[in-house]
Amino acid sequence: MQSDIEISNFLKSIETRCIKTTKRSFYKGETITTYLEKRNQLCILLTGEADLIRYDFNGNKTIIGQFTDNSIFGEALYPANTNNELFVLAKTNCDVLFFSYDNLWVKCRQNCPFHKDFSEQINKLIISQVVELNTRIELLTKKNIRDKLLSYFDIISRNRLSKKFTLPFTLTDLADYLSVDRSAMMRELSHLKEEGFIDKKGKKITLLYN
Amino acid sequence: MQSDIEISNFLKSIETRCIKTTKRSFYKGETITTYLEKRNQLCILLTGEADLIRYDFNGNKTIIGQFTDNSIFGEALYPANTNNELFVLAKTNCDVLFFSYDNLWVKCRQNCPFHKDFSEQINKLIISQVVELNTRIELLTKKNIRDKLLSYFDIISRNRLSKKFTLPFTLTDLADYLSVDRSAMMRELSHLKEEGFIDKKGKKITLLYN
DNA sequence: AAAAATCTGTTGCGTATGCAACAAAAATAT
DNA sequence: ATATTTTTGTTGCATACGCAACAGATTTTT
Repeated sequence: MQSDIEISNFLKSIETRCIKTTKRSFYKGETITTYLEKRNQLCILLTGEADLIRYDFNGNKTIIGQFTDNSIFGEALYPANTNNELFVLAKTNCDVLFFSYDNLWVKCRQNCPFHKDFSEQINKLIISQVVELNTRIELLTKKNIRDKLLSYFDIISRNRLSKKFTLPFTLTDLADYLSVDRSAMMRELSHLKEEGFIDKKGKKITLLYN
Repeated sequence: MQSDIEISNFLKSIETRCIKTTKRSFYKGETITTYLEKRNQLCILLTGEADLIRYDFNGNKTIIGQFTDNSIFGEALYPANTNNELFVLAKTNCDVLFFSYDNLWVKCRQNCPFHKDFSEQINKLIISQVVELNTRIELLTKKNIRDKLLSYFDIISRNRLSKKFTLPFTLTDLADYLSVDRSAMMRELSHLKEEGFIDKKGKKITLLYN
């Protein structure tokens, strides 16, 4: 958190020096990348929002990841050999930085400080991605929708230092993030409201317990 | 995969040079670490198996992570501010390497090559951890037990290059890994067998479809 | 070799949740 | 300003799944 701005500025200032990177802009709805035989590709979302979509063997569509500013993604961070189709879809207009995983380890000619900084910043990004993934796993391992919601609200509430907050994405997206049926989630939200645990107006939530 | 042995050898050869690390052995059943105000701690499991356990506010116990050789874990990779108690429990006798997150970024006196190697190896470990977490999220986001099982079997089968394999851990642990009720999972396994999708004798599974 | 602990396999029960479908509200595009 | 798309909110239905409980097999400890 403390270094978010630092990283953000660094990434935006990247020019192609010893490290070969590509910047590209995408319009809403475009496919940013597919996870298919680009085993070394890493991508950083500089601006915008994007979803990692899975179509499984039955043809079911699921959002398995949601990316925003400074999210790092790419096939290099995914298991090889799945029989799912995975691709990243721009949910809004996006700027994306592409580069190869190998850049992180290759030693450039004179051990230039830029290269070193680059690796360091990317590694910090990867670590914050690990934290993000662990957060989600914590939620996904809860056995019922109520616990998933309450745990999620707890996290938001602690981040914002307030019992009152607005959800950072739509309820539809929240259902995907928690991997539950949207209507079932809405029902559970109603119950939580009825039982006096929360107050809710659209995406504005207030926690009413201790 | 290709560098597993390389990393393993490197880790085992670590002595305290410019980087302050601690090695410690634990007996089965001992607590390796708690996730509580050790925000900079990173741990690597050199040998053995360990579980990351959560006791939530209701007192429910859940295994939210399972670690084996070369797994990296520690509070530094977890969100701060959860109201859960988290700790890592040795499931067998374990050897663990402890060090501080800061070591990865601090530049040592003369940019010694060892320090550089160390950071590089740890970063590779972290990336393989990301792959591992993404794998699990893929499974956890499946909507029903059947799909979770089939996807999991698919992964194992592809890794082993065979339709016939033995599960790498107990069925009890598998249920935890997939975050489903064990008896419900057993029931689903029976159905898969009845319906001719799989053959199963204890932990030996054979996939019977294409 | 005996005792203790853990794991496997099965079943009955109740309910939480996925699914389908629809109308109203809100947001976005034209 | 109007049309179109997306999101929100609700409901009925069927069933998949969590939970509890237990016996037998297997593994680990002593």
